[in-house]
Amino acid sequence: MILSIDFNSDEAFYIQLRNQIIIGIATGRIREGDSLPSVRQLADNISINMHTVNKAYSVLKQEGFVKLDRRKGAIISLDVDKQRGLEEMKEEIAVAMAKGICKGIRREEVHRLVDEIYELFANWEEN
Amino acid sequence: MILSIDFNSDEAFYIQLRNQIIIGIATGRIREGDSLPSVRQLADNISINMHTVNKAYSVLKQEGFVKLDRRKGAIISLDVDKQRGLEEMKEEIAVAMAKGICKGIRREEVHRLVDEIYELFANWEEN
Amino acid sequence: MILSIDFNSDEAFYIQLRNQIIIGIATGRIREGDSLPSVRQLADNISINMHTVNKAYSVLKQEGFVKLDRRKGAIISLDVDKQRGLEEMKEEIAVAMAKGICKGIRREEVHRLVDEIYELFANWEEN
Amino acid sequence: MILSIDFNSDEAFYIQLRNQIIIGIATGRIREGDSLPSVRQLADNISINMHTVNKAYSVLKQEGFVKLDRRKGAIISLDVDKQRGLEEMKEEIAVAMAKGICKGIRREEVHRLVDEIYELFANWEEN
DNA sequence: GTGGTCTAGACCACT
DNA sequence: GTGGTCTAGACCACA
Repeated sequence: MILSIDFNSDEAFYIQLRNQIIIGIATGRIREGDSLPSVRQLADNISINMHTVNKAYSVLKQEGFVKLDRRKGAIISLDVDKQRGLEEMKEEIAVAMAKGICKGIRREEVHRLVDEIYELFANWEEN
Repeated sequence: MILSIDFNSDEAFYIQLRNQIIIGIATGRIREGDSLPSVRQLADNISINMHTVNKAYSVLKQEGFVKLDRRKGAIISLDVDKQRGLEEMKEEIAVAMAKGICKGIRREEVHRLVDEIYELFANWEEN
Repeated sequence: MILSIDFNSDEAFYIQLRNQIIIGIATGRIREGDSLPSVRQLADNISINMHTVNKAYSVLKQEGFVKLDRRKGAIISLDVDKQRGLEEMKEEIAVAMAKGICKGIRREEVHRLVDEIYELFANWEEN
Repeated sequence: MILSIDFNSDEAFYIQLRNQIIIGIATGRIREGDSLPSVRQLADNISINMHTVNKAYSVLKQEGFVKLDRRKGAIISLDVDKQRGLEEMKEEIAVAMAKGICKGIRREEVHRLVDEIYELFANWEEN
């Protein structure tokens, strides 16, 4: 799986990494037990600072997606707390939906969008 | 409608304002043509700096939610570009959904959540 | 000829008025010797402040488009200084053209645009 | 390339900067991928406030001329939307042309002026 | 009284 | 060291 940085994005590099890894897990390209590249290796690969990669991994640990191991590096390990997940998701999509409502997007269209994203993740091809 | 700042949140003040106003529009508490308080007035009310309110208004203008009127301050005026709205929404909820999938949240649960938020907005009571 | 204000525009009201009157002259809807509405009348018509109309007229006088007469109000009277006109125009369109060049617009396209605007002015229909 | 402020001009400092940078791009003195000085550095150089430079850069970003890069500051990156560029240019030069018509400037003279500006940009020498 | 612009100085997150 | 955010206080153009 390819991780890469958009240096022009407004999003912090460590957030970009975090997001890509989460999407990698959601699309099945990375699985429980898989290990992420070492901090140093990944940093070199994508030409960013070691500390930035480190921060991305720390956030992923904090959010319950990986476990950090001194010898084996970062290992995907999902800490599933569905209830908390639902609450977080609610907060995260509420503003986006409010924006959508203002723009005239209707409920069915949001449902369609959700399905669309699900399909996208299910049939992910490296793009 | 009450606008307020959570001084402990890690979200920027101007983003908090922006979000509240967007939700205000989505829930029908603010309507097309209504005017927002003047930057100075609102700043005084919620005890933040004028320029911060100004930034919130500028962002809302930029995103097509208000127009700035020389006489009456900021006026709600929706620039509806549904197609663009859908694209933005897709980006904004994709990561949240990926997170959810990792946490074992299933498609129907997301749909349920969407409905829940819709109901929340539709039957909003000042809370 | 209809003068009107876009209250949402970023452009100052008096500039909007000035522009409309200049275009009115360029399109032949207002002619040398015609008189503009009285400050008070126009202000009432379009619901803006008298002082704002006054400012528009002053600018037009300053730029050599009207003469102000205490009894007859503002009379179109062109003070033609072609050389100065060319210099001003050069300054005014230089930045716009630089912008265009950055956006990949080519010389012939600018010429075409100039012709297009000329035709527009020549065959103006109240729109 | 030299950026400088005319402290006597009635144009806002940030607009002056914006214009100079756009002309810099149009004349080829700044190229895609080049980076602009950091906001602090430029502000010091030309003795204006950091925030004013920042505003200039934000406007340039908004208008699709630069991207802001966390590591290298502002990078020239042209977001070419020719159609939109043409529309904007039309608006921007229409009033200037109307003024010219009132002053007796004829179509061929405008064309000549356009060519003149093109030559000026093409053979730009620091002046 | 309104927003627009500019200055000054501060803290923080990210790199 | 970089931009992002916030505060504070000032002047001006516009309405």
